[in-house]
Amino acid sequence: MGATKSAFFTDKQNNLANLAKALGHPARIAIMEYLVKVNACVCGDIVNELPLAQPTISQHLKELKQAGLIKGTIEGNSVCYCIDEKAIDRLQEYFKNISIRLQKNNNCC
Amino acid sequence: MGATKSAFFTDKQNNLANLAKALGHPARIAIMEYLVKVNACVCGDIVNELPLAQPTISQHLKELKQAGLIKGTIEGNSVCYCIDEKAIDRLQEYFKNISIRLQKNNNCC
DNA sequence: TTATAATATCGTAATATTGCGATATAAAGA
DNA sequence: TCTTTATATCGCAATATTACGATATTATAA
Repeated sequence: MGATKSAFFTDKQNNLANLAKALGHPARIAIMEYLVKVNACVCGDIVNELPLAQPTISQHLKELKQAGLIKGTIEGNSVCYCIDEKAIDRLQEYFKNISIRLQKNNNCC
Repeated sequence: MGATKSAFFTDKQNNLANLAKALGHPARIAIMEYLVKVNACVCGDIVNELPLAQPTISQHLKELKQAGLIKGTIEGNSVCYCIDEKAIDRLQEYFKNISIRLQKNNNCC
């Protein structure tokens, strides 16, 4: 054993876990925050922004993309990345919902 | 190599990555959703709710607790768990902020 | 005191992630 | 064409996660 038992959970649960997992690394949080900061499609800069080697960043970008958190567009020589708002909105909604439900009836010890 | 280079990132980035990482597993999402559903402190039930062995769930609960997502209170024989609202609020705020900043000026390709 | 019950920890095997050097790929420029 | 630039992929070592049986711990019940 050792592999995650994804099959035992709902698609929604697995999907959300995948989004969260993709954000579960400081380098990927830093990439997201950089994309928010510059507020635009960014080509190339990301490698210069972080203290990690190019292949490592390429891998992190791939994971963010696979989770649906960022989009990448080929622009001639390079690739431009930007945040996919839909994913952010989905996360925001999810936590807002939990927050509301907790406030309604919070009989915690 | 192989270890995450946490030292190269800010405390905020590491902290957020830790929260996200804790939610990056369907079993832990399922635990959180169960706690929201019952809307109360829950003792014991969790093991019966999920298709995982008791030690595995105990471990997942520990990770959620260490990340600050849930609180556990010893109640005689058993332990009662509930969601820590502060963590949820922090996540909600974080994504709301990103969402707002993206909507303001989204020049994405 | 001796069960019983609820939970945690240990130990370990299977698997996944992280990081990067080396190398491939693919477009732009000389 | 040949070189440069930007990015991706391969392959591998180090480390981390996942899962669970066995066992420890701790509190209640008999």
